[in-house]
Amino acid sequence: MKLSEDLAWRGLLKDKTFDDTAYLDQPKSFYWGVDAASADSLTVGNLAPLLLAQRLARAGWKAVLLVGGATSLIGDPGGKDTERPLLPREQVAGNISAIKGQVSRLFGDSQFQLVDNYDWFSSLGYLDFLRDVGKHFSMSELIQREYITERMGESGTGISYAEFSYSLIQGYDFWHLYKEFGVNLQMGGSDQWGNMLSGVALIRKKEGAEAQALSMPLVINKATGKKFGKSEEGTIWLDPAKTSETQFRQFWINVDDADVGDYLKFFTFISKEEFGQLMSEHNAHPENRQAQNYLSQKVTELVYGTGAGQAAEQIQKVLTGQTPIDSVDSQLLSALRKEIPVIAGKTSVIEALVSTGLASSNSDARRLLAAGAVYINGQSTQSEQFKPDDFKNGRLLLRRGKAYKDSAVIEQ
RNA sequence: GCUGGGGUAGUGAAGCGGUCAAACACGACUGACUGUAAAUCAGUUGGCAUUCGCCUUCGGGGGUUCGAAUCCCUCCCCCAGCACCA
Repeated sequence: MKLSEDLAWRGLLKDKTFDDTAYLDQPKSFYWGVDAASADSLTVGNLAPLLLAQRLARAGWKAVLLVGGATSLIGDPGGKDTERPLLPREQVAGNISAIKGQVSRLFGDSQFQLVDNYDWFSSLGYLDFLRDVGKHFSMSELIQREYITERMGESGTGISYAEFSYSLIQGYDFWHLYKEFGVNLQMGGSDQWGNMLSGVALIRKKEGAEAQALSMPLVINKATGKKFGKSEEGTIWLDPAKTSETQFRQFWINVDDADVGDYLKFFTFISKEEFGQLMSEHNAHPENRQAQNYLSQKVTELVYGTGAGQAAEQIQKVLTGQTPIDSVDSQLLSALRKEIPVIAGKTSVIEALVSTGLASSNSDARRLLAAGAVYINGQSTQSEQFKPDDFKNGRLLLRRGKAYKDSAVIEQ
């Protein structure tokens, strides 16, 4: 299947500056950029564009991956409804180096060139920038952009000149990479569309040449209408230290039926044929969650490496009660320790709930207890004290609610 | 800098001297129903105690008052308009 057909089938083509998608079938050079303005790790939200970049690379495109050391110092206003606080420079630098490592690792065996826009911005003077770049942008055009108008006006929350200028910086990046590496396509999420066009326009004006831009749709949770990867259980990071393998895997297993098809297309390299077969099995017996299992296995392996997910599966068995807590060996227990709190010496259920973080306060713990939301070894309890025979082999499994991740091990 | 409007719990948004721990909506949490899904229904949603109750909150600080989210002063931040005549 041609790249253009594959991307169209997956629903990855939203906006593009070229008319004929056959443009994509002659490999050239493209770039995709990511910032690190707020954290030292990418999230699942970055995964879809990253994979799109990889799809291009696999089809023979030369990949330039940009990690925004300069742009992260400013903050992209696109997709944000409030001005962001600036992080200290050292912290941004730390985030950047962490994300560089992550991008390199996640891009797998495909070839790529990693660049950092700080390398060319740090020495660029403000006056030069205004003359070379700023002069080519029309103010009335810029202030009509949606992310600007949303922030200004009566209902707006305001926008600083710094964030307002972001688009020009990104435009400059594209121009720079065009000159330096012959990059003639920029791709990204649709929230980047305006920024990408800035680059296309700049290259046209400075070089008299046509560069192209391609955006993929933002991944939306169809059930909630929310942007993907946010809020549900907090952010899902692509860093084992921030989101454990088990949590990560569980996130994908919990995907709604309505979304699982789209996610398979976005987040895996499944072929059209295999997809059709898997989905027809899934639709016949949705309760088996075959599609979700496939998805979680593939994505977990992608992010955590081949063979990942097996430890997670063992832990899952303990949490769901398939493996009794007393038969857990020391090796599994130490793996478990990374996933859930393990504390000792509590006799009060309420104290245990609070100190493991399963309840936010004593009142909260009491509420949960009264609601029958507290489980000891899988059995709902209303007792405020642990009983001696709750402990099996010196430990018990305490859980809040039916979500298995909200568990803790209590040792005697 | 001037004039006007505004800053209320995770978000939006009421309240404008006591009956305000603060309506309502969304979100979040829990339960029922389920397929580790969605939808639906029910409960909870500052803290402590859980029996009356007590304590800390309404941008920051300081006042007035028996009593303030509500009035006054001041500072910070946001929005709009104005900034030669004005």
